[in-house]
Parts: sequence; C-alpha cells; structure tokens
Amino acid sequence: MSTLVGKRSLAYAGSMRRTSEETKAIILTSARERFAADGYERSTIRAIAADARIDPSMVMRYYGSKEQLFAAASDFDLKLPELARMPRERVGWLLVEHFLERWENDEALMVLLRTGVTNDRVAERMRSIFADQLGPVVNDLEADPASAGRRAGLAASQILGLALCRYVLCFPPVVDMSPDEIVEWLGPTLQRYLTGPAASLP
Amino acid sequence: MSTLVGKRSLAYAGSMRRTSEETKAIILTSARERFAADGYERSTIRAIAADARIDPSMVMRYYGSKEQLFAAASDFDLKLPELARMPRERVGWLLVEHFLERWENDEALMVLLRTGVTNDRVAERMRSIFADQLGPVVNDLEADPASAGRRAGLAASQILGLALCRYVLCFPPVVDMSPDEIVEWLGPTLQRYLTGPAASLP
DNA sequence: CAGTGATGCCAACAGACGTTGACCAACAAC
DNA sequence: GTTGTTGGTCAACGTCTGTTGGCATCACTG
Repeated sequence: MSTLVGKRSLAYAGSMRRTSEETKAIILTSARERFAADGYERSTIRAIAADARIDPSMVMRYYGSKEQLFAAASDFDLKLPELARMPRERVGWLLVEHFLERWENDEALMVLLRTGVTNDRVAERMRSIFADQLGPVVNDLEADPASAGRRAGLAASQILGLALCRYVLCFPPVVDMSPDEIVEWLGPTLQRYLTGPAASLP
Repeated sequence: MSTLVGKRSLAYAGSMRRTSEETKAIILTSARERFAADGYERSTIRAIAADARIDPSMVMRYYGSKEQLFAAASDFDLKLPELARMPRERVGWLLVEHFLERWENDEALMVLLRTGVTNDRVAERMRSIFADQLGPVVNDLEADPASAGRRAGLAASQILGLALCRYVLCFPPVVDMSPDEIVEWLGPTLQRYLTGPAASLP
C-alpha cells in the first residue's frame, strides 16, 4: 500500500497507470451517484462501470459483488451533535438544521432512503443507524428511557418525511421552501417530540 | 359484460370456468400484494401469476404489459374528508386519524410509497395525487393560497414520514405505538402546519 | 352434430443481468 | 532479458426478465 502511494510521487507519475486504490475510489463515486439516483435494483454494474469508464469486471474484482459494492457505497455516519450539551430549548431547531445540512452534502443518505424502501437488508441498516446514532442522543436529553425510543422515532418520522418529500418525491412546495423556512416550521415540531410533555395516553 | 355475469347465475355455475372479469380481479389482487411488498422492479409478472395460480401469459392478455398492470394496481383515492366543514381547532387530529385508517386498509398507498421512491413516473403520480386531493382541502381552510401549498406540503411530509417509519422501514418504537398515541403526538403538529401562524421568514 | 368464441396453458423468443476466467500490457525486480 | 506482479480488456456463461404466438379445452349456438 505504501509503495503504491509512493509511485505517484516519483518523477514517472505522469506516464503511469492508475493505482488500484484510485480506481476503487472512482468506481465508488459512480456507484454512489447511480444508487442515489436509481436505487439498488435499477442500478446495474454495467452502468456504474460505464460511468466510471471502466470494464464491469473491474467492479467485481475490486468489490466482489454488487451487494458488497452497495455496502461500501452506503457506508456513512449521521455525525449527530451532542444535543445534551446545547441549550435545551433549541435542540429541535438545531436538529433540523443539522439534518438539512447533512442531506444536502452526503449522497449516502439518499442511497439509503431510495433503497431501504425496497430492500429489507437496507431497511435493517437504517433501523440500526437510527437506533444506534439518534437513539442515544435523544436518550441523553430525556430522563425516561421508555419514552426516549418513541421520541426518537417520532423525530425520525418528521425528518425522513421531509427528506422524502423534498429530495425524493420532489413535491414542489417543499422543494421551493428555503432551508431557513424549513427550520422555522419543523423546529417546533422536533422540539416538542424531543422535550415536550408525553402524550396523555398509555 | 352483462352476459358474462349472467352465466354465473345459471344452474351450470359450479361446473363453469372463470369469467375473464374474475380472473382479472384475481390477478389485480395478487399484483397489489406483490407490488406493495416488493416494489415495482422486484415484482415479476411470473411471481404475480404464480400467486394467482395463473399462467404469466394471462397477465399480459388482460393487462397488456407490466406497466399497465401496475397502473391498474396503484389506482386509488385518498378519500379525504372536507376539513373545512369540521371544527377548525381539531382538523390536525382528524387528518392524522383519517390517514392512519387509510394506510391500514388500502394497499395501493403502500404500493405507491414503495415504488414512487425509485420510479419517476410514480413519483409524478404521487405529486399529482397530493396536489389534487390534499391541496384543495387545505386550501379551503386557509385564506392565503400562497401559504396553502406549503402547509399541504408540510402536512404531507409528516404523514408520509410516519408511514415510512411505521409501515415500510418498521422502526420498532414507531411500530409499537398505538394509533391513539400516534394521533395524540402528530395531531398538534398537523394542526400547526394547517392552521398555525406562518413562519416568520419570507 | 359441427362450429365458434372465449379461457387457459405451454414453449419459446430476445434482451439484460451478475458473474467468471482467460488473455494483454505495462511496470518492477533481478 | 527474464520473470512476476499489477491494472485492464474481452468474450462468454447461465439465469432471469417481459413478452409473444400457437395449441388445447371447455361452454355455448346453430
């Protein structure tokens, strides 16, 4: 590995072939774009390879199978802030802001949303991502662990619903709203889901 | 058509073969189940036909193509109540209640959600369904037509997000909530989106 | 009885898919 | 120069897909 990187720094750099690591990265980029745009089933290895100007067999060589390629393309991190360390009365607004920024900048989230709807294994991935990453953050805000799960689920429903309408289904009024406006509308909702009084029913 | 129905009422009814209308209905039922469970791409005509205990070629004969079959299977009506004729301070809760009941009883909604995420033409169907059916109802509640579109979009984002988390992705905390509890949590949200003061930003 | 039309099944098509293995060409080491 | 390794190409495989046309079977009409 270190020798491969070394090659590029030599004088011959210009005339050399690509490193396998570079090719893998190129493939991964094309894969993410395809998966994000078309979902798992409609994205073909042939099409991904064509986008990357590479033979389909290279994709197999470097990633083993379509499913492993997908796993690599959909690997990501929500990068949630520690809400417990922020002003408690603003966490709803801050969370909306954070997710908006996240959706616009990480294609992997789109990949997961487009694919999790049809593929059970990806749905399982989304469940564990939200359970492992959103769950604890919400738990830190809330003394009662029983309601923390529900609060996180409710927050996820509004956040994912917005992403669905804005980035996937492209409902015009939702697409046209500015980020600030969305924060202003959804902030109170998330705030209540996270810190408001529990619903009066058992 | 009337002669076909007539046949079934004769004495020979038991020994007769199926009417084409009956077969079409059987196919449509199997198709709805498959599309709802697997989405468009992963649902094969062969599998649908097998579920219906019928030859795949019959599906083609009666519906022409997979796409026309899908169009027939995903045809449906939100059956929204006229919110304007109900107590204005309760419309949020009533709408959540209505949609919960709708999701549990009409598979076509699941078909649309599972498929709209990957298929552009279906996404367009969902856009027009919400624009034509939810839009006007919200518009009747709101004097300002400019904000009515946004309010409907926000409501759609929370409703579809809940359906996504509860019926498609199956987030455990969201699945475990009772309908009453969901109404109690989402009611205030929808109420604010529909009738609350506009966000302070332009 | 023969004949007609609808219902259903079978076999096959052409195309696309994921995947595989053999073969090239460029570089590095000796 | 020879050899080994690495990045890349090519052609093909077996399978599954939507779709088609021909053939059988039954109910009814004359």
